Amino acid sequence: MKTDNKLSSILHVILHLAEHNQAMTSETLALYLKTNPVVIRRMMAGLRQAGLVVSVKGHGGGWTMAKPLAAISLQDVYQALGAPRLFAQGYRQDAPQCLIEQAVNASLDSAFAEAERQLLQKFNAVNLSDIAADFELRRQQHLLTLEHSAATAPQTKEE
Amino acid sequence: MKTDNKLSSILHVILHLAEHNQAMTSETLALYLKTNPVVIRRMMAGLRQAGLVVSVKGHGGGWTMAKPLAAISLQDVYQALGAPRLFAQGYRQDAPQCLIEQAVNASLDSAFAEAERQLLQKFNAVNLSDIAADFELRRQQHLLTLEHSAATAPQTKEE
DNA sequence: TTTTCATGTAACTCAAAATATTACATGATG
DNA sequence: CATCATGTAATATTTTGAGTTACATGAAAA
Repeated sequence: MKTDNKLSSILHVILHLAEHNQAMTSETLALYLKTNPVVIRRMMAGLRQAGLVVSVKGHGGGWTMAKPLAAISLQDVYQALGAPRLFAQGYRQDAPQCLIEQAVNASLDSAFAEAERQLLQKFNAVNLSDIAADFELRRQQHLLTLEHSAATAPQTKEE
Repeated sequence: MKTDNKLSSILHVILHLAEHNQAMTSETLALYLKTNPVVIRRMMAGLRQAGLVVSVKGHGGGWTMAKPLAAISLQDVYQALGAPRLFAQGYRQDAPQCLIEQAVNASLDSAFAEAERQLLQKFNAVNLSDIAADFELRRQQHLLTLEHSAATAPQTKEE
């Protein structure tokens, strides 16, 4: 199966948008994903309807965040995307006559339902500001690494 | 995404096989799924390698269970199938340079890893005998329902 | 020993779904 | 009113699970 990448993609995009602090066009945002602006618009359409972002047409238009990152959960974004399928596993028949198949599906259903509950609960517990904070940590770490390599191995650099 | 139905399918098949108590051909088993015998062989190949079933070629050959149902967990079957993908969600890039994308992926990774852990734990806790017992319950219930409808509404039957 | 039946597997086709692209409509700004 | 930007439908591409065909291998029956 081809995986659905919308959630990871749009999170990446809107965190850049939030970082940027002013309207950005679909075309600019598309560069982050190396994709077509229409793909951005399609995903953002859901977020707009959910009130997470705002779009403005015409000159100087584009996308802006409608809420602070701390007020948006992973769950909000996931739902705004139309709650795409989480699991790659399915059943051959949804309502089988065969009692054996019914028993099999019931057993799998219970396992997957439990996992889904937990997953959505986690989505609900994570805000975009948490991810932004993690990004900030990584950025600090990255800067330290750069400084360190500059201090200890400057001779590897070309002049 | 097109779902992977191998787990549900093969469980259905081997529970019928266990029920039957003697060798069954791929062709016969394929009837339960309304599919091609080769599809059965392909899935059963994994179970054979894992020692869950035995295959015999030639006249009077076919498939038989190699272990009692109580000695086989959902996890065993899932692994024998080659541990097909559980989640339909993925990332655009597996090892992104962008620190924002890294933070996004780390966050999603953690959520999905936790859900996967729980799911596999559940798979491990369920034996095929549990599913067979549920089937038996459903069968008893089904028979009662038939009796009941025969007793209360015999006039609806044709002579 | 030869025929028949059954699995084993590679190669190819088919179908469904996510993503990408094209085309054009709508609306806002300069 | 020309340009820029979103909105969205229609179509093409890509990926992957499942189905099909073809043929090899091996065992039992005739």
